[in-house]
Amino acid sequence: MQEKKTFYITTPIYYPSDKLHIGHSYTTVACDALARYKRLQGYDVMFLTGTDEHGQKIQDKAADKGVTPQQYVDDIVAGIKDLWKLMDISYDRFIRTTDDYHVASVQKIFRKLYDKGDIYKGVYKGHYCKPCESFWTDSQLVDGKCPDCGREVYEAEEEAYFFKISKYSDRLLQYYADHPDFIQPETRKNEMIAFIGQGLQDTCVSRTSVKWGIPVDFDPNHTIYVWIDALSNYITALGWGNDKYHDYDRYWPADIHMVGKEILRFHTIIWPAMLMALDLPLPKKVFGHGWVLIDGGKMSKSKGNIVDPVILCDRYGVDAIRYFLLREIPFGNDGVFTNESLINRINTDLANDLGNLLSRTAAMVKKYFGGVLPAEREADPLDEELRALCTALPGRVTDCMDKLLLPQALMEIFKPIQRANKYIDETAPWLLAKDESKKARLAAVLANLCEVLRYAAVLLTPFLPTTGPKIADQLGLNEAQRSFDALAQFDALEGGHVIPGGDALFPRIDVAKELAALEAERAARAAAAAAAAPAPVEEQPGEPIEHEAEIDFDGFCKVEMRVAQVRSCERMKESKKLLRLTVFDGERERTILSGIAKWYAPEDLIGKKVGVVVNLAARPMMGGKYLSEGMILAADTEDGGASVSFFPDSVKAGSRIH
RNA sequence: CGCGGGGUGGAGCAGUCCGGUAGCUCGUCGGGCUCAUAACCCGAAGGUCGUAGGUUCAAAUCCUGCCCCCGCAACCA
Repeated sequence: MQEKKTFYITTPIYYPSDKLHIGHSYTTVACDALARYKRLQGYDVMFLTGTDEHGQKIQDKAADKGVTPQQYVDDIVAGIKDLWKLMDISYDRFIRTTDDYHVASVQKIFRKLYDKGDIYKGVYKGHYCKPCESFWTDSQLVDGKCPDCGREVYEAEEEAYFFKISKYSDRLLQYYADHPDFIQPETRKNEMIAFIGQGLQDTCVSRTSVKWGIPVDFDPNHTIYVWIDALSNYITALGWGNDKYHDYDRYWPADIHMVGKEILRFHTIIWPAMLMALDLPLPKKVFGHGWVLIDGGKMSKSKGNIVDPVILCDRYGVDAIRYFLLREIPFGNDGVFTNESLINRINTDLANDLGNLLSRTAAMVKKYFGGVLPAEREADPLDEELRALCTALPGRVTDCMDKLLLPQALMEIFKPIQRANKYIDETAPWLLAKDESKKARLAAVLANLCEVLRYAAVLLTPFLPTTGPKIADQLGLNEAQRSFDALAQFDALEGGHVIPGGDALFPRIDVAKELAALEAERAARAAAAAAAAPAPVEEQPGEPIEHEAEIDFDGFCKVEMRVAQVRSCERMKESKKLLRLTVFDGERERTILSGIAKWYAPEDLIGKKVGVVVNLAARPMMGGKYLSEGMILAADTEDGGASVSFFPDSVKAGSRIH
């Protein structure tokens, strides 16, 4: 027997610092559909996903929660696995970068690159901010100070290992030229070429400041920085450099690395360079897909517009969500999610076209033939178009899938469904049923409709793993009739075949009612969250706080803080982050630019009393275009945002704050 | 002139490389049908293709200027 052809597809490994959102679901569902489709075609598929668990951020989050980093990620990873289970993700393997075998393999890779001379020990020069434990380059500094906390930085050197990526520039460009399909979509390739053209800097691949990471085994002060740790997962998960698995020879090189456009650079430059350095073959294709946008913008916690896939699946069913993501978002571009577009998609395609076709077909077979397809059938030229559409379908869908045109693949599958609805109108089975002499014709019409649905059932299964089999069940298909190969034959359902029928696949949703219900639920959740708050938790000491040098009272008095009223406030077209405020300080109006636009709308501030440092030297901003005359008092929040201090309206503008 | 993407009937998009009837989905309106989940089928209305010029027999498509939107970068005193 011939060896089955293999297909290796990967998702990025996700960073478990928070719950995953709909964007992560999108990537993973797309890979799942591709993996399932290849399996349906008989490929030997390896579908890999996992989590990237090291790094400073995880370390910090764990410390905040008072647990070890390992406990912290274990918890989140369990949630991620639950999500993939809920969403019917058929991954074959799940890698965690904290898995022993991965750790050992990464150390091996690091050493190998070091021995080869592609990793060398150097010095990372920069400006160091002690409280932030961060290095900054010249261009990152703000006014010579730490861009994060504004404190003094000092020249420092950190010993670090570097990867000689610059050495591979030409080979990378050559590879792109020799493999035009390597980077997809096309437009992104040009960006990558342009990026390399600017000159690649050797990448820092170790840290001494981050503890939560894989140690360099021959120099344990260092931990291996994210790139080598995370990117290697694609081969360590196959057993490269370890004895846990033994599929490297079978599956590598990967057929597709599916990634979001924001990490395409790492997968098309650093990763291939690493593989070149290791003398390993490169992946065949890296696809950078777009983002799921909400209300035209990116999802973000601070905006509070994170879309939780669990809530959506509970409400509409997993398949509806999968369908929406794969159908509505142009693969490779950004797409917009709204509740309304989701509901419309479900209603139009799934309920009206597909579900209703099955429902009316099964009803007619039952009504006219007692649920059994008769053997005696009379063909008609009218059938040909439908038949042709179906027999050509597997080829067309395969074509789309190979080109990663997922929405188009779904559109192709729906073409015969739409045509079948029209076919019912053209053949008017209810009229045929009234004429005893046309029984055979009626039987043919209904059998043809069942055939269309059989094609839909089989080909939709990779996209809708619950619905596909449901349709097949309602059609009474046996195992053989559900196979991809059985699609070669249009007339698969013989006389005597029983069509059991069943419940509606997708109940129609009343858009207006549903949107109102969603809004009510959102409001209820917000209210519940507010109500859940009252019992104040006594906060415990967390991370040690780095203090400023002590100052005397006079020193403190030098900082003149006063209450000011916000007279006007507007967003700036030049900046997403800044708000331009005009405040009245009891004496005059002053303009202040404040980096709080992400967290406050102008109407949140206008008329309010805020604290302002008034004797701070005015600072020209945006190339001198604006002058900011003071600083609004605001606290840093945990999520990186800001919380402005407000004073009661009764406090007069100009009041001194001590 | 920091880099890039984009402006096409009410909404969302295709068409732009290789000039020549402006197409699709949803929505709206009218009609048909009754097997079906008020679903299905047919038809219609609706666009000076961001703007101002230019090239051409002919421009959404090629050239030039300008305006606007969105990412990245910068800016968070």
